[in-house]
Amino acid sequence: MTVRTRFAPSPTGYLHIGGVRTALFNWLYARKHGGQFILRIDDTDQQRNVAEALQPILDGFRWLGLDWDEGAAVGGPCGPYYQSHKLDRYQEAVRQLLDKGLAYWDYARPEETKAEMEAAEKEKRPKIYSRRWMAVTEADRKRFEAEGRQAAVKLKMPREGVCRFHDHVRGDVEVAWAGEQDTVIQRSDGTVMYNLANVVDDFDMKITHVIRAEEHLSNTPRQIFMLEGLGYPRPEYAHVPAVSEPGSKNKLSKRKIAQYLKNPDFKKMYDHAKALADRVGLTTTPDSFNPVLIDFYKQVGYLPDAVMNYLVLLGWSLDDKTEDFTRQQMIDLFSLDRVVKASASLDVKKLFAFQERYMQAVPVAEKAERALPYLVRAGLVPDPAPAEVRATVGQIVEAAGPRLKVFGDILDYDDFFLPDDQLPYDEKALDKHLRKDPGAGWIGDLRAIVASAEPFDAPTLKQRIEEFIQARGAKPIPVTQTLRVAVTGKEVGFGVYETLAILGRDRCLARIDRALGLLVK
RNA sequence: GGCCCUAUCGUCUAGUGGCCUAGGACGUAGCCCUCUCAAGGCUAAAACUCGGGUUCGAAUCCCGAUAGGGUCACCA
Repeated sequence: MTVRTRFAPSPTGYLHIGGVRTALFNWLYARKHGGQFILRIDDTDQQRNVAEALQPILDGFRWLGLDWDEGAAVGGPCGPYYQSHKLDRYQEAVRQLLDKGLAYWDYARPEETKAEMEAAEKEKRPKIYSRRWMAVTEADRKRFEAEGRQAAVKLKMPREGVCRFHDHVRGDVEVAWAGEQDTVIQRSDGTVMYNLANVVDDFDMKITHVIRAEEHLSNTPRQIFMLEGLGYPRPEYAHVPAVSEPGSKNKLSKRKIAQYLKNPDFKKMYDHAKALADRVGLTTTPDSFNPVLIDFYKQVGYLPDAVMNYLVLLGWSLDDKTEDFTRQQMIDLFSLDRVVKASASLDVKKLFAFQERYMQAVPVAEKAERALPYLVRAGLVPDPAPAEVRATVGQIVEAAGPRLKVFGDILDYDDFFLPDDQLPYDEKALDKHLRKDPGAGWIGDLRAIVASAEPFDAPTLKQRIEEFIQARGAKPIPVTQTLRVAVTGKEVGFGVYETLAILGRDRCLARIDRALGLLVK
């Protein structure tokens, strides 16, 4: 039997990182077993524009490289893959359940149901519906309807016995049927609810392994009740732990971003990203720019492989030391029985550590290519970037080395693309390194070295300036810092000799002269 | 509140009765390297929720407590 797994997002306009983790497990399991991964759209309750709200989700999946064999945008033999297109099919299933006496028409008014549940809560009883407005006969239906009531269809859950099922993560699970609520499966307007649609779809799409978040564990008995009533085979289940918020075990939520930002590590990572986003003109509302959403990492310039590698370890491990996995290794080594049972908190610092490591392995040319769009969007380089600009970007990327942690970090080196007469200078740095000695006394000679070094490359500059340092009996740091501030306006950056070389002699001299001009306030 | 689930360093985790003086990773601290900033190297601090059992022996098995989480919608 071919393994078939699925992920069923509802088109909300964003892709939650916890959802991605669950999707990843499904994808890995399908790929490992040579099966199919299906992307189905749970839009039973959607009034919004599905196509529009779906786009970011599909884009996210494509960016991550989680390809799907059937489903949204690609179709397949078990469609439709949109729940909103299957109402007739679902209603037929509801009818079957009704015919078999496994479901019933219920005429309770919402406020009546609510009152019962509140009473149960108060008396510390299980919240089980009394079936007081259940229509048993056709006469009951007429009577209730004469009262102006509307009917929903509810499941007639067993009131005794236990439901048993095996779960690949939890082991054998047992729950008493008596504790299961008579869930609504069809609303009074005729549309159906998630639980019913889910069961029907999993059957129609021949899903063999239902791998989903732990929060669905409690849905499982009623789904089993339905699928058995409908005569469907039971899929295998694996309920994976939820991804929880930083520093707690609460479910991760994009709405709680303000709270997460109180965590210093989280805030630091966010602020770094936000600064980049602002430079390239991205909107940074919590709905669009949020570390809980996968798009955030895409926008800032993370590597999908790094994100995937971090995510696969959120609730799964291979052994006591292996942490780095290529896609293929993940596929080969993943197994459900090594999924952890406890929920795992999102740790953006660790995610960032994976990003750093993966980034270091990216060849310079590729880094430059992928960093370039950030410069374009920031308006620092023209759109089809000329060859010499691309070459400069390559040199910067090379010189920056491990300092470039996400592609957006290229903006840290924006000063290379600024006209020399617009370069901002850090006043404090000017005070410290150029307005007073020893820097003030050196800069003239340093300028002369820059003017005369031949060839004008990093090794030559290094040699000449080291000679200068030696001749003066100076410490290297103040000298290089003086030079650095004079040509970049800042105290930090990558190697000063590389900086000079990339800038070229003319620009270096122009900048030094401009700095000298700024010394007199 | 009912039902269900979970419980090892701050965080992600290894651990399935003796290999545990509890291992790895991120983070943190210190040192080294170094033209600043990074990166890199080395070192360190850091955990079995508690209480009872079972056993020669328990992080590992059992019971209880505690804590946290999920769920109980005409949401998905």
